[in-house]
Amino acid sequence: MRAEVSEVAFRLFAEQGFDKTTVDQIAAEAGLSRTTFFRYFGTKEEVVLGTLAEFGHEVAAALGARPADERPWDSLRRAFDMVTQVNADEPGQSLNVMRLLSDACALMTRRWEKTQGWQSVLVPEISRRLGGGPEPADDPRARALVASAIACLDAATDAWMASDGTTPLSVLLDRAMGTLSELSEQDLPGRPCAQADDQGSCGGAHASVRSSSPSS
Amino acid sequence: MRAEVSEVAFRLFAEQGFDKTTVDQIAAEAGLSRTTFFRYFGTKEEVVLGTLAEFGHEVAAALGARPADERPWDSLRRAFDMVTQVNADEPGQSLNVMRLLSDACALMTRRWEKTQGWQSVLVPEISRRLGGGPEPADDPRARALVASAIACLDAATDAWMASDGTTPLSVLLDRAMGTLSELSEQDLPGRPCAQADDQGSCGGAHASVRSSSPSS
DNA sequence: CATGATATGGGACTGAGTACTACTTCGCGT
DNA sequence: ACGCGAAGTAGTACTCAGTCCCATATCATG
Repeated sequence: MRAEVSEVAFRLFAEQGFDKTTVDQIAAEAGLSRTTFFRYFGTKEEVVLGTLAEFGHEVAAALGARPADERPWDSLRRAFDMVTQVNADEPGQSLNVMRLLSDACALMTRRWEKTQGWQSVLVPEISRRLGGGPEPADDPRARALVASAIACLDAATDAWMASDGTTPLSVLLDRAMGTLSELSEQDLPGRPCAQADDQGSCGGAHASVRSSSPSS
Repeated sequence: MRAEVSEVAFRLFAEQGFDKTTVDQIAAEAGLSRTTFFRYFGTKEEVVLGTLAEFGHEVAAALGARPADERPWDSLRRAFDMVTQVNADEPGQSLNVMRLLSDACALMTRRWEKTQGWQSVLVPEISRRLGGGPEPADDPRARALVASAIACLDAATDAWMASDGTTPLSVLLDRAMGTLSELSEQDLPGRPCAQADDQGSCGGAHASVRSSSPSS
């Protein structure tokens, strides 16, 4: 049922873009009312991200199944195998979802919300492995570890998309997470510093002041 | 001018919460029209996050000023000194903004958008230091590094807020980023694995299906 | 067949954000 | 001083997401 609606929605999103597609349109095409649509999907974004949500629990389960004496970072990497597996199995579909994600700003932020959900599920386990009790709340270590791992996953995913899925996600993820685990050994080719240039990301879409500078 | 409106808005947010405060209300109290409000602030969230935006460039500048032979991770840490400094200088105000941020889900996602902006500004510099040209696009290393550093900053910030600002942010940030740079040395007290428990985060607010399971 | 629970639809409402159209005010050149 | 254009501002109407409430249909059980 949800699947049916999703299918219709994805088609429409692909045809006209996420923002240009209204909920009414989806509901009409899928043969249900606006109201009913919102009973199934809390938000429009949920249609796209619905599947990603439960994934967090699967990753958490995979993490919990890792040997207790493994380094947390490695455990996280292995828990992510679940994700790389899916990408490897269905590259086409994954790529479509990814492209859709980068299309609409709103989707990106929702994606972030999902990963926040992942965090809250993974942090307790890492915190436990890291030593003490569940979590001292003012100890940022577990969160730092988990959030960084997810950040690596995101970076790898984006690179994967940028390469049109040619390089396996698992390889890119190894490279991303490996960079972090080699921090202390790292020594690099010296280079002069230079200016950083700006490129307005999704978040910069809204200019603070439209025309010119307002007088006080 | 923007400052005046911000002041009014912050007061209202503090009194009634972010979501319960409408733009009309802010505009009315600040003595300007809805239209004009949106000329100054593209969105309601912008009122809160306006200052955070430019911060990215300052951090990027600080990063660019670091010696070229410094390890990227350390450079990032030092670039963040700018942030910890502000928190140390005006703990009260920072704490207020933080609390506001965690109040409203919408604000959290916008905050994320801002950090996305930071990324796009910091990545080129790190990519440059990491070796080759500006960025090969399918190389996730620079992004992984920057995103992880920001993730550490976020983790530290949350811990700082959780501790009511008692522990200096710089200390927490050292702890967070230090955890990552000691990954390869890390060895931990063995412990049995256990079940991970779920706690619905902000993103989980929208249930996919309200009542029970719909029949197909 | 009656009854109650659940799924659905309709319609009204709020609130953010956009677009367009006036009105004002200020500065400038003649 | 007068007209004139530019810029800031307000008013208004609109779209769309999301919520709420109520009416109706469907289906199971007694």
